[in-house]
Amino acid sequence: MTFWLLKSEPDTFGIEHLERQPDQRSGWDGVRNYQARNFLRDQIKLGDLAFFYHSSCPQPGIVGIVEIVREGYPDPSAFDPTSKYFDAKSEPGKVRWYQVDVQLREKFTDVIPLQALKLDSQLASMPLINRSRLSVQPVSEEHWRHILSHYSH
DNA sequence: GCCAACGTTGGC
DNA sequence: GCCAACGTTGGC
Repeated sequence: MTFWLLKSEPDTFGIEHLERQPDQRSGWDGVRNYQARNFLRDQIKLGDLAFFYHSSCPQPGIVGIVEIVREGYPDPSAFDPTSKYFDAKSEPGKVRWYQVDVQLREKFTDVIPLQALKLDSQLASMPLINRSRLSVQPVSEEHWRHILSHYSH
Protein backbone atom coordinates (compact mmCIF):
# COMPACT_ATOMS: atom_id res chain seq x y z
CA MET A 1 0.00 0.00 0.00
CA THR A 2 1.47 3.25 -1.15
CA PHE A 3 0.28 6.82 -0.85
CA TRP A 4 0.34 9.33 -3.67
CA LEU A 5 -0.35 12.91 -4.63
CA LEU A 6 -2.07 13.72 -7.91
CA LYS A 7 -2.09 17.25 -9.28
CA SER A 8 -4.85 18.67 -11.42
CA GLU A 9 -5.91 22.11 -12.47
CA PRO A 10 -9.38 22.75 -11.08
CA ASP A 11 -10.35 24.73 -14.20
CA THR A 12 -9.79 21.56 -16.20
CA PHE A 13 -10.67 18.83 -13.74
CA GLY A 14 -11.11 19.68 -10.08
CA ILE A 15 -12.49 17.70 -7.20
CA GLU A 16 -15.93 19.14 -7.91
CA HIS A 17 -15.79 17.52 -11.34
CA LEU A 18 -14.92 14.17 -9.80
CA GLU A 19 -17.71 14.59 -7.29
CA ARG A 20 -20.22 14.84 -10.13
CA GLN A 21 -19.02 11.79 -12.08
CA PRO A 22 -21.09 8.60 -11.97
CA ASP A 23 -19.97 6.74 -8.82
CA GLN A 24 -17.64 9.74 -8.25
CA ARG A 25 -15.18 7.83 -10.36
CA SER A 26 -13.00 8.89 -13.30
CA GLY A 27 -9.93 8.12 -15.35
CA TRP A 28 -6.89 10.20 -14.45
CA ASP A 29 -5.80 11.07 -17.98
CA GLY A 30 -3.54 13.59 -19.63
CA VAL A 31 -0.28 12.88 -17.80
CA ARG A 32 2.51 13.62 -20.29
CA ASN A 33 5.64 13.37 -18.21
CA TYR A 34 7.70 10.20 -18.22
CA GLN A 35 8.47 10.00 -14.54
CA ALA A 36 4.83 10.53 -13.65
CA ARG A 37 3.89 8.03 -16.36
CA ASN A 38 6.16 5.42 -14.83
CA PHE A 39 4.41 5.78 -11.49
CA LEU A 40 1.02 5.39 -13.16
CA ARG A 41 2.13 2.40 -15.22
CA ASP A 42 4.29 0.52 -12.74
CA GLN A 43 3.79 1.53 -9.16
CA ILE A 44 0.31 2.70 -8.36
CA LYS A 45 -1.73 -0.23 -7.13
CA LEU A 46 -5.40 -0.97 -6.62
CA GLY A 47 -6.49 0.29 -3.23
CA ASP A 48 -3.72 2.87 -2.93
CA LEU A 49 -4.85 6.26 -1.66
CA ALA A 50 -3.89 9.62 -3.10
CA PHE A 51 -4.25 13.25 -2.18
CA PHE A 52 -6.14 15.23 -4.81
CA TYR A 53 -4.16 18.46 -5.32
CA HIS A 54 -5.34 21.61 -7.06
CA SER A 55 -2.61 23.45 -8.99
CA SER A 56 -2.45 26.65 -11.04
CA CYS A 57 -5.32 28.27 -9.20
CA PRO A 58 -5.95 30.98 -6.59
CA GLN A 59 -5.64 28.53 -3.68
CA PRO A 60 -3.24 25.71 -4.57
CA GLY A 61 -3.40 22.83 -2.11
CA ILE A 62 -4.78 19.44 -1.15
CA VAL A 63 -8.54 19.23 -1.48
CA GLY A 64 -9.36 15.59 -0.76
CA ILE A 65 -8.54 11.92 -1.00
CA VAL A 66 -9.13 9.46 -3.82
CA GLU A 67 -8.68 5.72 -4.02
CA ILE A 68 -7.12 3.93 -6.98
CA VAL A 69 -9.86 1.72 -8.41
CA ARG A 70 -8.10 0.62 -11.58
CA GLU A 71 -4.38 0.17 -12.14
CA GLY A 72 -2.42 1.61 -15.05
CA TYR A 73 -3.82 1.16 -18.55
CA PRO A 74 -3.28 3.00 -21.84
CA ASP A 75 -4.55 6.60 -21.89
CA PRO A 76 -6.82 6.78 -24.93
CA SER A 77 -6.68 10.57 -25.07
CA ALA A 78 -3.15 10.27 -26.48
CA PHE A 79 -4.64 8.75 -29.65
CA ASP A 80 -7.62 11.11 -29.90
CA PRO A 81 -6.92 14.06 -32.24
CA THR A 82 -9.80 16.00 -30.71
CA SER A 83 -8.40 15.71 -27.21
CA LYS A 84 -6.30 18.47 -25.69
CA TYR A 85 -3.97 15.67 -24.59
CA PHE A 86 -3.53 14.26 -28.10
CA ASP A 87 0.03 13.13 -28.70
CA ALA A 88 0.87 13.17 -32.39
CA LYS A 89 3.96 11.13 -31.72
CA SER A 90 2.08 8.27 -30.15
CA GLU A 91 2.12 5.50 -32.75
CA PRO A 92 -0.92 3.26 -33.00
CA GLY A 93 -0.30 0.09 -31.05
CA LYS A 94 2.63 1.63 -29.22
CA VAL A 95 1.45 2.86 -25.89
CA ARG A 96 3.34 5.79 -24.45
CA TRP A 97 0.93 7.24 -21.92
CA TYR A 98 -0.99 5.59 -19.13
CA GLN A 99 -3.73 6.48 -16.73
CA VAL A 100 -5.36 5.01 -13.67
CA ASP A 101 -8.95 5.28 -12.46
CA VAL A 102 -9.71 7.03 -9.20
CA GLN A 103 -12.77 7.26 -7.00
CA LEU A 104 -13.52 10.00 -4.51
CA ARG A 105 -13.08 8.98 -0.88
CA GLU A 106 -13.12 12.30 0.88
CA LYS A 107 -13.55 15.93 -0.01
CA PHE A 108 -12.07 18.17 2.64
CA THR A 109 -14.27 20.93 3.97
CA ASP A 110 -11.28 23.27 3.65
CA VAL A 111 -8.36 23.25 1.25
CA ILE A 112 -5.04 22.37 2.88
CA PRO A 113 -3.06 25.21 1.34
CA LEU A 114 0.35 24.67 -0.20
CA GLN A 115 1.35 27.77 1.71
CA ALA A 116 0.87 25.93 5.02
CA LEU A 117 2.62 22.77 3.85
CA LYS A 118 5.65 24.79 2.73
CA LEU A 119 6.04 26.26 6.19
CA ASP A 120 6.12 22.82 7.84
CA SER A 121 9.71 21.63 8.25
CA GLN A 122 8.50 18.03 8.64
CA LEU A 123 7.34 18.13 5.02
CA ALA A 124 10.41 19.74 3.48
CA SER A 125 11.47 16.54 1.74
CA MET A 126 8.18 16.13 -0.10
CA PRO A 127 8.58 16.39 -3.89
CA LEU A 128 5.61 18.74 -3.77
CA ILE A 129 7.79 21.20 -1.88
CA ASN A 130 11.24 20.69 -3.35
CA ARG A 131 10.62 19.42 -6.83
CA SER A 132 8.64 21.38 -9.34
CA ARG A 133 6.44 20.03 -12.06
CA LEU A 134 5.91 16.46 -10.96
CA SER A 135 2.19 15.84 -11.27
CA VAL A 136 2.16 12.28 -9.92
CA GLN A 137 4.31 11.64 -6.89
CA PRO A 138 4.60 9.24 -3.96
CA VAL A 139 3.87 10.42 -0.43
CA SER A 140 5.58 8.64 2.46
CA GLU A 141 3.30 7.09 5.06
CA GLU A 142 4.85 9.41 7.60
CA HIS A 143 4.00 12.50 5.55
CA TRP A 144 0.55 11.16 4.77
CA ARG A 145 -0.32 10.69 8.42
CA HIS A 146 1.28 13.96 9.40
CA ILE A 147 -0.76 15.93 6.89
CA LEU A 148 -4.00 14.23 7.85
CA SER A 149 -3.50 14.65 11.58
CA HIS A 150 -2.28 18.24 11.46
CA TYR A 151 -4.21 19.84 8.63
CA SER A 152 -7.47 18.06 7.92
CA HIS A 153 -10.50 18.00 10.13
C1' DG B 1 1.91 38.23 -16.72
C1' DC B 2 6.44 36.96 -14.96
C1' DC B 3 9.83 33.79 -14.41
C1' DA B 4 12.34 29.77 -12.17
C1' DA B 5 12.67 25.00 -12.68
C1' DC B 6 13.29 21.53 -15.55
C1' DG B 7 11.93 18.30 -19.31
C1' DT B 8 12.29 17.67 -24.45
C1' DT B 9 14.07 18.40 -29.02
C1' DG B 10 17.30 18.55 -32.49
C1' DG B 11 21.71 20.16 -34.63
C1' DC B 12 26.24 18.99 -34.52
C1' DG C 1 26.44 12.29 -26.44
C1' DC C 2 26.54 17.29 -25.66
C1' DC C 3 24.14 21.25 -25.05
C1' DA C 4 21.53 25.38 -26.67
C1' DA C 5 16.99 26.49 -27.74
C1' DC C 6 12.59 25.92 -26.69
C1' DG C 7 8.25 24.53 -24.30
C1' DT C 8 5.61 23.56 -20.10
C1' DT C 9 4.49 23.70 -15.25
C1' DG C 10 2.95 26.14 -11.69
C1' DG C 11 3.66 29.51 -7.80
C1' DC C 12 3.40 34.18 -7.13
